This record gives sequence, C-alpha cells and structure tokens, in this order.
Amino acid sequence: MDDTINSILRGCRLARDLEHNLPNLANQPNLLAVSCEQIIQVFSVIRERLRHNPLDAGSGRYREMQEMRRSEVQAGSGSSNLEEWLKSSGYAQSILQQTQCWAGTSGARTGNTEGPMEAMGAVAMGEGPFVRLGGGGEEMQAPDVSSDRRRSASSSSERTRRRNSDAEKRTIRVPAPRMGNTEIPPEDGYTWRKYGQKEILGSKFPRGYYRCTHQKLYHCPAKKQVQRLDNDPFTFEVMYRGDHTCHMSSTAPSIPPPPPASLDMAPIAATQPISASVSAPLPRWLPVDFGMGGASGSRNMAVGGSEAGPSTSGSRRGKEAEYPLVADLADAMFNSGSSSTNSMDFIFPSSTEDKREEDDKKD
DNA sequence: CAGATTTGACCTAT
DNA sequence: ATAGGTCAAATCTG
Repeated sequence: MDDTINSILRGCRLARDLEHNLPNLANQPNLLAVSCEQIIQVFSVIRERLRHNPLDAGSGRYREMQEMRRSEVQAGSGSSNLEEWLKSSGYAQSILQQTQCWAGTSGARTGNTEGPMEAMGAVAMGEGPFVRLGGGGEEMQAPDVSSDRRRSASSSSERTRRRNSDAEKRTIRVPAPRMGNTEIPPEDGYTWRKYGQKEILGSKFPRGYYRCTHQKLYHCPAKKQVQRLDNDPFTFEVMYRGDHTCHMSSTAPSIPPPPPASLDMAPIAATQPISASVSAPLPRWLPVDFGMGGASGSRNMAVGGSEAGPSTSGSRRGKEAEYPLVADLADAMFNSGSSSTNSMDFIFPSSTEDKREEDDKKD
C-alpha cells in the first residue's frame, strides 16, 4: 500500500513541479502537454490500484501522512500539496465555478465541492445590486432608419421579458490579461453567446450580456454579465445567473461533456497574453493536443478586436470546441467514483462521441 | 450559409 | 422616470 502512497506523492510532486515551471512552460505547449499527461497517467494508475486495493488506514505511510497533515493544520496551512497547487494556480477558481453551476442540476459530477468560493481565491460578491456612483457621460446616438421596423416588430408581440431578479447570482472577479488583448473576458469553461451590451450609469466600461450558447438547444438558462471594474480595468467582474443544464441534464439528449474547458488560470492570465475568446475552450498557451485527435489542435482561435468592451468577436466557431476540460481532468484525477470505466476516456472523449455530438446537432 | 456579434429599441423593475 | 436587461434585425465571419 505504501507503494500507492508513494505514487500519489509522486503525482503531487509532478503537479508541484509543473506549477513551479509554469511561467517557463507557458510558451511551450508541448512540454506542458507532456507534463499533464504524466500527471494524468500517474493518477490513473493510482485510481485503478485503489479500486482493487483501497487504502489501508492502518498502513504505515498512510498514518505518516495523516500525522503530517495534522501538523500542517496546526501550523495553519491545512492543505495538501495538490490542494495547494490547485488553489494557488487558479484552477480551483474555474473548477469551482463550474462545480457551483453543476451543483444546481446534479451533484454527480464532482461529488463534493468543498469550501466556499472565498477559500479558493475567487472573490465572491454579495447578491445585492452594485453600488451606483452618480451619472456618467453617456453617448446618445441618433436613431437610424431601422427603428421603425423594430417598433412594429416588438409592439405586436407579447413576449415576456421578466427580469429574473430572484434567480441565483454569483459574482466573481477575475483578472484580465494585462498584456496582449485585454479586451478578452475571462474564460470560464463554458461557451457563451453575447446578446447585448450596455453602458452602465457611473461605469466607464460597458457591460456585456452573455447567455449560454446551448440555450436554444438544451434550454440552458445560464447567463452571465461581464464588466470591467471602474477602478481596476484589469479586473472583470463576472456575474453568473442560472445554472447550466446543457451538459448534465438527464433529460437532455446525449450530449458531450460541458463544452470547453475551463482553464481560468487567473495568475497566468494576468501575465500572459491569451487569445482565447469567451467561448474558446482553452487559452492559447495550452493548446492541449496530447497526441489525440491531431487536427483539432489547429483550430483557429483568432482574437476578436472590438473597441467596445469585452467583446467576443472572433470566437466564431462552426461548432463547439472539443478540448478536454481541465476541470474534467482534475475531476478524473480525483474523482475515483466516476462511473466511467476508463478515466482517460472521460478526459479524451473518443472520436465517436464527437461524432455523435455532431449528429445530435444536425437534428 | 450557419452561427456569432453589434446595437438601437423595447420592456420591466425600482 | 429611469436604469438595466433583453430582443431581434442587420451585419459579420469562416
């Protein structure tokens, strides 16, 4: 059993090494991929081993670790290496975001999500409305010819535009890249479609309104608002509303895992230019290839250039991207309760699944 | 051509 | 009355 513990420690070491080398590896996707793969392999082996041979709490090494942990807690740092890595690296933020969303529809995915947002580094905000700071210069534009058409279109309809103020809101702050295209709103692992943008009174920056790309297909109610902070243009305030039902719902058609992968990597994002759009699954610095599916790695992730706030233009994709989720990756690493017989299958969905996804979309 | 973004108008909560 | 949220036609892009 000590063998297994050693393996776990080795995996943790690998993860820690990866963390330390991240700044250097950020521009070397291949090396990153190799490192990730190593870590995945180590933990996969461990998981298999644990399935057939659960940890014996009485074993020497296990007890040793418990002792270690206890002393850590006493010393004020109650986190394991891996936890620490997750927390410090910013993975946790996005993972948590995701699990938070998932929690609403199903707890099956990650099992337990521990700790509140704050504990993971994200700044959870209150649910109340934002403070209004007095008026700001708004620019009014002369109405154009199209206004007539619009008026007639909406006056006849009896659509209900109810502001779901009672819907659950989760607000977090995410650092924006300080270099490169800083217009890009934070990547959070989901695919969003922008449906509006508005100048907000007292705010220098417009607020972007996004809804889940799958809203129509799966009636996914998830929405988010992205706005730069007035006093810190390098920070986005992202308010999420509604839970994603587009991936776990048992009523939904056979669908792929949650689109895209959330590699928020806040600390990195703050220093590395990322070119991923809102809906891009992964930042460019990590075009995970892993030697699978080859061609997908070359998907174009052009940066959208828009003067008006956090736009996502340039994110046009014919279909959703199929990069593996890092959250999923973490999930696969830690969630030994997965029903999948092969964790790697989960991390790297087979091409047949991709195909099914396409088929589903055709319907 | 399909799907995403833009943007002025409309609707609703406050 | 007004600010904020949403709609939807026009436009853009691959």
